[in-house]
Amino acid sequence: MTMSSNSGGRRKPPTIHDVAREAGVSRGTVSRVLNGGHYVSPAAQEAVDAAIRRTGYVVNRHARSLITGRSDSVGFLLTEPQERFFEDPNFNVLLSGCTQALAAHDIPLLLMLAGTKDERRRITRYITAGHVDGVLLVSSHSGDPVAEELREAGVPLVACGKPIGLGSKVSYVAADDRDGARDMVRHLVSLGRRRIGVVTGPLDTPGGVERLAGYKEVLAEAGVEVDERLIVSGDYSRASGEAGAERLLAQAPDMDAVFVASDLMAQGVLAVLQRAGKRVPEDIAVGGFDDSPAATAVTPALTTIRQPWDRISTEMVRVLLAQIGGEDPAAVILPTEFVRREST
Amino acid sequence: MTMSSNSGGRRKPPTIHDVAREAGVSRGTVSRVLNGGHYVSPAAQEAVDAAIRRTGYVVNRHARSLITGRSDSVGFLLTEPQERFFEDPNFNVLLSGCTQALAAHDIPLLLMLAGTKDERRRITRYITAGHVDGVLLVSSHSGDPVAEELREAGVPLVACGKPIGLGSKVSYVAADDRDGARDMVRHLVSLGRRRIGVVTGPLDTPGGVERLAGYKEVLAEAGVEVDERLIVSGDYSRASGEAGAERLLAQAPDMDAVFVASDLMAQGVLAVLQRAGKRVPEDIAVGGFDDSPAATAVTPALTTIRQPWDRISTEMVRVLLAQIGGEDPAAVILPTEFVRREST
DNA sequence: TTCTCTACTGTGAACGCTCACAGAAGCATG
DNA sequence: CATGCTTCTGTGAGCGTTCACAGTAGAGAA
Repeated sequence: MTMSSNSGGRRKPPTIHDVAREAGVSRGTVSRVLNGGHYVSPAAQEAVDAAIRRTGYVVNRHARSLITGRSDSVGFLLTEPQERFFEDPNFNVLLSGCTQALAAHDIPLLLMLAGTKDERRRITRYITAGHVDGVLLVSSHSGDPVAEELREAGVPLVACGKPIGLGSKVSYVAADDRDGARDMVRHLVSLGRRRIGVVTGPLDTPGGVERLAGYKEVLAEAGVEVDERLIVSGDYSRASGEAGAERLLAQAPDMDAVFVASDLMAQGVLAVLQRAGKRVPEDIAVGGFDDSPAATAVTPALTTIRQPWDRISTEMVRVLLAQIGGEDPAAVILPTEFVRREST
Repeated sequence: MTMSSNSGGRRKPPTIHDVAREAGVSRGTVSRVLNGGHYVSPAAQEAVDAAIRRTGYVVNRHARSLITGRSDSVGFLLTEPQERFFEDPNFNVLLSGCTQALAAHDIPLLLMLAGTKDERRRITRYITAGHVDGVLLVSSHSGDPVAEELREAGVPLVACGKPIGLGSKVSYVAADDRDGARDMVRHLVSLGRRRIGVVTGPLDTPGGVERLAGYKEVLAEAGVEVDERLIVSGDYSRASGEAGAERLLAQAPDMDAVFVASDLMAQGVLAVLQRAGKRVPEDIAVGGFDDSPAATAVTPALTTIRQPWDRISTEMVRVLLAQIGGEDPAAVILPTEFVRREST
């Protein structure tokens, strides 16, 4: 009479009705068991549990979502070509941090890639159709139309890093880039260095802008003149670090320290300096940023600024869930940490 | 009277009803417009289009899915720690290939990570609850419980690479690893090499097993004795390639060629050989596998076996969609391509 | 004219679930 | 014994959509 688990076959899955009949209770009671079990007698609870096990029932989330208006899942949206992120160690930490933080609430995370314009359209539609309750946005560059669109559609949204183009109406969580940069440059100054170069990040990203700002602020405080020949830009890649270092050596041969806005770029910088016969840190002190695995993989190990990626991810999730719960957008800025190693 | 696009606010989104009223037609007509526009008069079509634009309507996919039983999205499931994949260039090709192939059908792809046991439970529940129509599974290792679970639940499933543990009831798309390995080893033999070493992949993966099998087959054909000292295993990582090469050099100093089951490992092998003062290819010819970016990034450029990742992804999508459409599971094996470069 | 066919439109009835409400049962209190 | 309170249970309505079906109008054929 009872049918065994419908292995293989493609028959209709059991509904809450089937479970109710099997357990000898009503739909309502089954639903209550499913949603926390309040106001359910022990006997009913047990009968329902057994019936669920016997029928192999799983709730149909479409039906549930239709009425609750919730999907109980959140999206992790990348609006740039994936490779950029996948090769970034910080990204992996961020992603697994978010996954874990959400896991505590039993919420699955869906990674959505929207590298092309076409993809963005499709994904935006998917999101606004209510398939996720909120979005964790990782898109470093400014002028991202997706963020604006989602915000307009009223989708709860938390960005990683301050979105440049948007107003203050969108939540974000960011490390205190400027303060981190200040710590590093202040450290270099305290070592007696005065011809301090900088390889910035892309200047259309908040990180790029802020870290450069911190650099300039400290020089101003210290009464050191800002020399444009000591400032070059990169794109956070190792290769751009090499290019930047070569440019700096050519433009300012008397450079005695360099602040590099990412460890990956610093890796490239170190390679070029060593090739050029410069001793690190004796001739040129090198400061990185991120405290990524690259920082310790390299010789000499990098003095760097640790970004609190673990806290960033948990904060992003916290703010997003709060916003889904109806709270207003919020900005969270987290402190960075100075890590002294051998390169300075 | 008409309300402007509800920017910012959190009010109820418009339903198909609102659109129908706005356009002066019935729900049915709006629905027909939404689903291809057959049996709709030009006048109605236009009125509905206008109404949709005016109200900013987007279909509620939960409601649609509830009745159609479809979610019009597919999942891309990783059942292993993410890092393994993210740092693998093949993986990126595969992922974007699938995304593109699905885009042609206007189907969004959801990347789901299930590295931990807990995650796996959550994701399995999510999938079986009908949130995706099918799953593209990437899990190289055998004995993956998720695949079995999904298959039992009747979820359309296509694996990348032959799943070892499972029966023939699950679809998969794979490159012809054995044949590719045969091509490479035959090439080495044709160069006159007889002491041919091999660094295999993990032997609990189909790739690891098959490539080793191809190696042994060719040696048997060529009448060359299989020497266990010439066989070591790696895990596809660069580091394991280095370790493997060191072991081989120690165990079989007379080795005159080595077939390495991945380009990344081959990179490590090359480094060790050069450090040991061996000339490649003069002293030792090196053959890789994958034709990944690493193959050309290295000196000398690697002779290798190209895996047809672009075709693999399109085939995976094709098979999955067919299966969602009701067809039976299928296995697809794609030919590899021999690429001659400077390392042999 | 009358009939058939095609192109189009509107209307219930689902889909599987949750929610609000009404009611029953048990128990203590007045 | 009625009253109120708490705990538990069942029922109907409805979420927003598609689908099947019935129906209308107009064109062409008999």
